[in-house]
Amino acid sequence: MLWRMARWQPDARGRLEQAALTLYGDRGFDNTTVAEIAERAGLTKRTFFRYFADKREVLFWGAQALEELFVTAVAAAPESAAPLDAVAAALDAAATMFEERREFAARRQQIIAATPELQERELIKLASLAGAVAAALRRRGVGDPAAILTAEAGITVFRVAFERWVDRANRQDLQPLIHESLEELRAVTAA
Amino acid sequence: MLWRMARWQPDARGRLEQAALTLYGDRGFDNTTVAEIAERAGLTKRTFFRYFADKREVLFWGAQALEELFVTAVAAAPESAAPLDAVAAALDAAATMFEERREFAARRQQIIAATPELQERELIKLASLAGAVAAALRRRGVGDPAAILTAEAGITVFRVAFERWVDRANRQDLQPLIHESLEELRAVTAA
DNA sequence: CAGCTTGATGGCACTTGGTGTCATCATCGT
DNA sequence: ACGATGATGACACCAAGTGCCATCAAGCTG
Repeated sequence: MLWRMARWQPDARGRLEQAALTLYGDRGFDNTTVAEIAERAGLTKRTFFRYFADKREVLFWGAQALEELFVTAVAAAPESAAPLDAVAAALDAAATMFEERREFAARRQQIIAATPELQERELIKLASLAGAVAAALRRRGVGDPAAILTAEAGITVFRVAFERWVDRANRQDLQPLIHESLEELRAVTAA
Repeated sequence: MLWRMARWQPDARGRLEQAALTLYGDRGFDNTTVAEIAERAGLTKRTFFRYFADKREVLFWGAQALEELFVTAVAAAPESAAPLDAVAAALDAAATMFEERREFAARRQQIIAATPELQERELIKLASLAGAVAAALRRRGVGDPAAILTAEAGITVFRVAFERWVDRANRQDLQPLIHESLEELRAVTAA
């Protein structure tokens, strides 16, 4: 029941995430131990590893939601849309989502940028995302390797735009950056 | 002197690499300890870590040579060549290099494909490669983000072709696969 | 030749990430 | 009232990776 004192503080996962974000940001990923994160969250190391597969995953467990967002958007694109346009629609959807979380996204990205280990994890999440998008394209009747190439190109466009969005002094919106990046890609690959 | 008994067996690095490749292949990356690799090479764990930064790096220390190959080829492309064509020339050079090491490349790739940890390392090496290619393009006067997008697209084309080359029952040459993949990308991004 | 320096290696202790296993104990359903 | 459930703690343990010093043959120097 809600009115009753819970045996444990609620939202252990969220507390661990917050603690990790703070400590990684303040003292760096390498100079933070899992035991410290857990202690700050009022829990133990063992419990940390029940919520997150490893020390890095605490920054990436939201990736699955992003994947679903992409896949849904690709599937929802009008049947007449070309593969790359379906992906572009997904990028727009993601842009909206990130605009709402700019502060968090920037903090997180700064931590990742400072740590090769975290970059590795980021890259494999992006690869997984590209794979999911490619699968969504195949469900639209796109063949291989077009599906893979389109998905990869789309993710690259997103990554390039995202980087500029995060570490840009002049606050520019993500969506126009994505469109710019996409047009650049089209220009570059024009035979 | 060459005729004199060396104090230590020569080519410690090569022995470690061989031992690692065998053990990773036979029992899997996760079921192999660094101590076992070192023992098989007639060395100790401590020495392994003097040659390789970590347990994964033993499979990737050749990446720097590949990077140099790419950069050299991009720089050597005729001045008149479009950015994507300069990258395509580099892909051809790499194709030749891999054709000569098909056996090794396939073995190595199979190990990587079986282990997420190794895939992460592979991805960051490819990202580094893309970064180096982008820098080489900038030296040719290509601006950003065109340089980045072209480089990333080129690496993606290579990756797609490479995957097909490795796990393909019918032995197909790498170079034509790359050309196919490149044309697919062009088709997909055609506005 | 004697002694000094160099460089690859071994040995060892130590920290930390990550896991297996069992104990604890409030809550919930029967 | 009682047993099942589920989140957590406690503890031992393994393996990755590092810092530090010891060793000892090869080569250099006087």
